[in-house]
Amino acid sequence: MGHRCCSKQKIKRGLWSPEEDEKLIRYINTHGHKSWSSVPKFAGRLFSIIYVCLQRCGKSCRLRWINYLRPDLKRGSFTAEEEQIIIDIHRILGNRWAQIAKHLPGRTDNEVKNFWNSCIKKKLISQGLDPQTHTLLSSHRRSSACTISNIHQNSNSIFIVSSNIPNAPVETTSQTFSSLPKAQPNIVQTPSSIVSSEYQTSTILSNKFSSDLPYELLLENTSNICSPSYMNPEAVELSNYENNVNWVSRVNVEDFSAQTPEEGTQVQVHQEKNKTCESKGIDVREVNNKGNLETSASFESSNFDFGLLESVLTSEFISHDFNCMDELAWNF
DNA sequence: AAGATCTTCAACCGCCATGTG
DNA sequence: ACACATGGCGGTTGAAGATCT
Repeated sequence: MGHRCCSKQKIKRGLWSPEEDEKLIRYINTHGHKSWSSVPKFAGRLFSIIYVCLQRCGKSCRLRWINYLRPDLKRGSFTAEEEQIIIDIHRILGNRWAQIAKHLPGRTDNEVKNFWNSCIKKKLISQGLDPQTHTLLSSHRRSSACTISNIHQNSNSIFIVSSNIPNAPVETTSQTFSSLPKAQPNIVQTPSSIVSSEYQTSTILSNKFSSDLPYELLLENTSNICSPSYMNPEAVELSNYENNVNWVSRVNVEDFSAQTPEEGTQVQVHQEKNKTCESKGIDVREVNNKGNLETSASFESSNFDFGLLESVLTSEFISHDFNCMDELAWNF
C-alpha cells in the first residue's frame, strides 16, 4: 500500500537524483516546509516553468529533507562519545530512535537506527550483552563478572536525562568531568536486600538549570544498578557528597513516553541540599558508615531486574532469590 | 578476475496520533 | 462524532559498494 497522499498520482520512487535534491532545496528555502504534501505539488508548479516536476509524494520529500538535505545535519561517522550516548539512552528508552536522536545534534533517527543495527548491536553482542535489554546474554552469564567490570571501569559514559520543570526548586551545581572525585563504590538499597558494587557509581556531575528550559542531569559512569533501565522504581534518589554538602537528587520516573518537545519531560528531578548534615557539620561519609557515596531507590512496583543484578555482581554480595524476578523488564 | 557473500544506509512501508472540516 | 488528511515514528527492504573466496 502506498501513501494516501500519493495514491492518486503517478509517483516517482527510489533514490533521489541531485536534480531532485536541488529542486527540493530550492523549494524549501523559498517556501519553508509547513505542509509536506504541498511540496511536490508546488515544487512541480514552480518548476513547471522549466517543464520539470518533482513527482514525489510529500512524505518522501519530508524524509529526504530530514534525513539528507537539512543544512544542520552532521555528516560522517559517529564518534565514540556519540556511540556511548546512544547506548546509554537506548538502555533507558529502547528503540526510540527519534528520542535518542534528539540528544545527538545533527543526527537523524534514521541514522541512529542504522548505526545501531549495523555497528552497536554487533559490538554489544560480541561483548556478551543482549542489545535489547543490555543485560548479559544467558550464554555469558557464568563468566560475566570480569567482563562487566572492565566495561564499566573503563566507561566514560554520559547519561543524559532531559527534563522540563519550570521553576525547578533547585540550586545549580556545575562541574567539569575532570574536577570530580574518583568514582566511589555505592550501595543500592531495596526493600529486601542491600547490595553493593565495586565498580558502580552515580555521581552527579552537572545540572544545568534554567527557569523555563529543559535541563540535563548528567551522571558519570552511570551504573547498571543505578541506571533506571534496570529497575522500575517510582523514584531514584542520588546522593553526592561534595564540598561539605550532601546533594540529594530525587528522580521521579513519571513519563518516559513523552513525545512532544513541549512535554519533553521524561523524568522529574528535584534536588536539595542535605542541610541537616551541613548545619550540624556532620561528615556525610560517616553518616553513610562506609565512606561511600550512597544511592537509594524505592521499588514500589518491584520490577527490579535482578537478572541483571545477578549477572553484574559477584555472588558474595547478594543473598536473594532472583528467579521470580529474573525476566521482568522495565516497561515504560 | 569473477562470482558469492556481507555490510551499509537511503528509502519505503505500515501503523498510530493528531489536526481539521 | 466522524472521516479523512497529514505528520511522525519504528521496522524492514533492497540497491550499491566492500570484502571474501
